[in-house]
Amino acid sequence: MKTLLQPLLRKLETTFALSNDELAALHALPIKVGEFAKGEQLVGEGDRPIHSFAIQSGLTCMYKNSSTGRRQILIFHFPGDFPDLQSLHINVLDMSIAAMARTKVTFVKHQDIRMMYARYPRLGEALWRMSLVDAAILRERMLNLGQRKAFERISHFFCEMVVRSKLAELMVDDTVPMPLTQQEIGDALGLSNVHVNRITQELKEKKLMEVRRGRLHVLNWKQLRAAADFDATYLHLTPAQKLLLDR
Amino acid sequence: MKTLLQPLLRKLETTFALSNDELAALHALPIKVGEFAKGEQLVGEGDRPIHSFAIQSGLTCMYKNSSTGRRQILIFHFPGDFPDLQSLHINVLDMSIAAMARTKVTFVKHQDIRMMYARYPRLGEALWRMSLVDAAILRERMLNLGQRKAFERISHFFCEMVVRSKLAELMVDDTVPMPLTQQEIGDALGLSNVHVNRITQELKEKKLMEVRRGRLHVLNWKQLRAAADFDATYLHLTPAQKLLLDR
DNA sequence: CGATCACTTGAATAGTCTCAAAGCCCGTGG
DNA sequence: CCACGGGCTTTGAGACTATTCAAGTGATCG
Repeated sequence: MKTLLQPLLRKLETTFALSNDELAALHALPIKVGEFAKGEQLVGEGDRPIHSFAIQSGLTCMYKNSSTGRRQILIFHFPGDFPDLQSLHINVLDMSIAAMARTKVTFVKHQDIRMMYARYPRLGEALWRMSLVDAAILRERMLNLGQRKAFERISHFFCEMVVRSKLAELMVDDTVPMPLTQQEIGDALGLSNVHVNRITQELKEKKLMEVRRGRLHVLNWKQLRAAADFDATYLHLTPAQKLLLDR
Repeated sequence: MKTLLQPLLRKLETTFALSNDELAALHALPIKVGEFAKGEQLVGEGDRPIHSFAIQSGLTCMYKNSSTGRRQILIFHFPGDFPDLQSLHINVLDMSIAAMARTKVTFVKHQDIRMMYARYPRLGEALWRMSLVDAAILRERMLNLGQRKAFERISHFFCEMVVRSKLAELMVDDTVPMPLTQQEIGDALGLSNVHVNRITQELKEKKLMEVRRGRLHVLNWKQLRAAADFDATYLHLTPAQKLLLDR
């Protein structure tokens, strides 16, 4: 039971130390577990959810469709993230969330979250802060989308995936999980799958990184970052997390 | 004094009725007035502000620069908006905000905002909600940026400007203020000024809209919306506001 | 009235997309 | 263990969208 919110608790504790009471309140939250296969939708545009959910394992994406059937993936969420916080305060969803790999989540009723932070306001602020960091990620991705050429754009995307995977403790030997198809990466970057393919090959030729058997292998982190114009400020890491990254 | 927060109060009251106590708390906020000329920066990347500010009149933009000196405008803010709420909970700014026209703002110390919503939690939720709606706007703009061709992209942009201007009570006779240069519109849409120019002419030829003497004239709202694939859901309007739009 | 800034126009070029076909990988069932 | 099938990746060619550069026009302001 206790372990179900583990990734979320770890994430919360990186920004501030939780008191025993606050920890107890979090553990006391009634939760429900859900498991989703790759491609399954968790919530959709137009829904009025009464739950939010934290990711326990796996990967989800938030996306929107244009009326012409094109899909823009807005942001990915890792274990410890709380993708759908906005539905706490906005009734109708304007986007959808789907699993990009086998994913386990823990559902928490809005009502229970509200009661929790009415009692412990700092927890409310922590959640608010999480939603603000998500917005910061959206902003950086918007800069990426609007101003960078495909090569830097894709490099930047992979940099973000590497860093956020590392923060979620998913990095092993300079590799992180990469369950996405090139089509999906294209949907996230506003590029065609064909173009993603070509640039990805270029990254491999230049020995910056490569994708093999569902994992992204970082071959030259320094150069990859440089190629991407990647500066992690927008992720709003703690000093400890920043240190972790350089290793 | 009372009138300085007027546009903000009006906006807050559209989402829920404020009690007398809450209103009093808002009016009791110590504020400081600021005025900025077009082009002036209000806050910048790397700053650690101790204030946030509400817009009283004018127009601001939030933007980020890439290391190659290109600028992406992320979102514009109108009277009643609270552009820099994120600095309440995230110390270091990852973006900048500048005035896009002569703009008056009212500064409020973070400390005072925190004290206010500690006492009146609903006001905190209202602010939280405002930051979530901003995130929703970012998401729609991201769909625009990533998936739509220049023609729809620009149409969509103008639709958003028209609707949000109308909500801020700036619409007069099917026109809204348009202080932006084509270069600035390009920075917001990831397009060159030249291309913006060409498409804008096309919109004019097709009699959908035109820009004259600092104002955007809507010539055919229905067709403009259709061309833009514009659906205002993402703005999370109240029923009353939706009604307003159709007139 | 001159200077400045924004808008307009044209031509050449660069970047990315679409379409279509072929190759590869992996899981499945025989 | 092998053959098969489906989905993903790879490759090539041609078309299209948007960019850049550069020059010219128009409007506004002191």
